[in-house]
Amino acid sequence: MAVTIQDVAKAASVSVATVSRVVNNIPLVSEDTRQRVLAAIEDLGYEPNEVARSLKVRKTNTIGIILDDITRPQYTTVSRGATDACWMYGYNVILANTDSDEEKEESYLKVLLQKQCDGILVINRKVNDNFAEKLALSGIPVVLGTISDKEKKFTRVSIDNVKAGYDATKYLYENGHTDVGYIMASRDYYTVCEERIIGFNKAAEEFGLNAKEEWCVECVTTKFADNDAVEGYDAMEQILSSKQLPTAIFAANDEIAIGAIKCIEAKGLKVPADISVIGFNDYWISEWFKPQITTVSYPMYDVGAVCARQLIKKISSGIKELNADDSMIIPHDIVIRQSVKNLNE
Amino acid sequence: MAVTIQDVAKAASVSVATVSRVVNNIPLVSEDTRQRVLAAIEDLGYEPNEVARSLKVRKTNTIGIILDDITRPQYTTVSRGATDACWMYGYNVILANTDSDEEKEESYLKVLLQKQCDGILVINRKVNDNFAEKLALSGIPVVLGTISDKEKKFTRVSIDNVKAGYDATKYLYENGHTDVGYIMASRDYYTVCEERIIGFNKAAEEFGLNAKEEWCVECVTTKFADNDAVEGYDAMEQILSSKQLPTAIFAANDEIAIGAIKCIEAKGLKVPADISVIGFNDYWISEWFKPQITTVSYPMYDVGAVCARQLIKKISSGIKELNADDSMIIPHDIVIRQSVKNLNE
DNA sequence: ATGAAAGCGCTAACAA
DNA sequence: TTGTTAGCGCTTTCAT
Repeated sequence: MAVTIQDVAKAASVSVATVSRVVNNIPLVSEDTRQRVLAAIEDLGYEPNEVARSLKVRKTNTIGIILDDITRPQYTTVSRGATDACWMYGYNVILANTDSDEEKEESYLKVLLQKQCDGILVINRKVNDNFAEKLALSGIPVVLGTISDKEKKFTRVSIDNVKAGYDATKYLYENGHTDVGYIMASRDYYTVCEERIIGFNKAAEEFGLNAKEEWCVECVTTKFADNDAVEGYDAMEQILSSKQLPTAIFAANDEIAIGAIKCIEAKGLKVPADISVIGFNDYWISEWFKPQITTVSYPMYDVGAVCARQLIKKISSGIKELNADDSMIIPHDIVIRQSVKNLNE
Repeated sequence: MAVTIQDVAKAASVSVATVSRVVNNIPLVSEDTRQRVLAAIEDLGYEPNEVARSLKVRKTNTIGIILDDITRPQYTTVSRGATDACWMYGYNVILANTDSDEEKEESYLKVLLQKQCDGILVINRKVNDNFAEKLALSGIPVVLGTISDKEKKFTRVSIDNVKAGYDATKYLYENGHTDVGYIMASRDYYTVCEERIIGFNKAAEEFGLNAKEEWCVECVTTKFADNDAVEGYDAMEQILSSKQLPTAIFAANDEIAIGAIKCIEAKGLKVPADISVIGFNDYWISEWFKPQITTVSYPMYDVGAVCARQLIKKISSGIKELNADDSMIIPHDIVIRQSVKNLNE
């Protein structure tokens, strides 16, 4: 049987109220009794029961993180940033992997709510209308990390994916590429990819790029694939089957880029000599891959940390209403490596 | 204000006990009242408060996972397996990243205990004596995933790292390699690497391999490195500076292998033509890397799932004593790809 | 400065 | 079959 506040009170010959006061550092205790209580605590090895405390104060200091799959490098780093920030502020995190399965999303959310989480962080690839409504109805603070909701109901922390897609494409243009295409993940699962392609299209139009329809392909995402490399490979194969070939491809993430590069090389072509590829996310392997992959990077760890901070801010301020005003954009960057050839030289 | 069991009782004109009975599916309720209660629950949108329940029944259905860094591919997959299994059995998981920092380990453990976790899963690279003692003292079930404790106090779920190291080395030998070396991560951080090298040494002795001291290097692990590739690179550089060169290197994990291969190529040598490299873990990129990396694989997801299952079994059986009898060994495998040359052909 | 006591929302004897 | 009630371990008013 664990030792309780009662035991400590008895041992120190004080009331439980006093013990509670010293445990919670409430000043109105004489130095004398404080020491006695501290001694008793030390003595008995007392540790406060957080669930009793939570019940009483109606606060658990726990937040739920709902995400697709912690195994994906993008999410794993964001989660790490979020978790670290949470612990820093005295919050624990309960992790829920949903694999974008609507049923899981709902049931996990329900459990998180029953556990009286103080707030919820969603790092899914997508939040559909149904889930968005459930989230809104939950009555606790919610922030979205890396994803967007079309109605801008929620606080969101992310990079500017449209601009990032635009920047990547612009970089291709600046390097002399005008025949360009893209490979994106299935828009059913990745809202952000969709945004990146909006940026691509914007740049294509602005710079008068020739982005033939057959060079622009959307992957058929296998829901539970470990990574997108296979899909990138297949998509590239499709692109390479067109009569005329683009000089550069914008891959919506680095795994897709890796698959695409493999495919290009399998057909006896070279990257970047024959076809250039630009990736997205700056996954660590991109630096070690051959060729080293030029990509768009952004501080995922920071995105996670900022998410958590915004969520905790909401929790402590006691504001329950949904509000997207405190959304934040985290800056991104192009990291130039070897997979894009400069056609101007 | 959230709706409570009281509200439901009132709405259905029954006692809270009856509501509790229908919520918990306790049969002794007439179909009639059950329906009335169910209707009231539906009506008010009642969700049971798990923290009140936990306080009463002294069980939280929550387990804590203590691990170094969820960001590491090995751990991330193990965690995923563990988390999935937990949810399947109705348990939530609180995640604690420690970066092998002893202070964090202790304070996170304390918090997990205060939160009244029903059990603890440790997937650290190492558990030192001090932490092991704290764990043992916690009084709740503990299982270790992928790591070993020398005194075999804890239940452990893992592959047989010694045998795996032996098998990898034997594979090198079978392919005609007798001049071999290894690169291992710092033994200060990775207990498993140490075990793998024990296997290497065993094989080296058994097959009479020539494993020169200067070909066997232990990385100087930078505590918070994203990955071990840099260390693998540096270690290989050191090996390549020896007068005579080995024909094959056993890398203690795939990231190290990637770094080593990069280094070999940077010196103008080829893998596997000049030097063979065998990795460990079968990280997905190994299949996409050039050359594709021959490696030792094991089902990390399953290790995690089995960990969780063993832990939950302990929890439900109510056995608090430490006991390593239910430890489990998960089989491993050599996956043959292109980074090891067959010298016999 | 300290203590008594009510009560957070729930479960589980025990009674009826 | 249903209700009453005593806690689970803690915080927090309100007295003293």
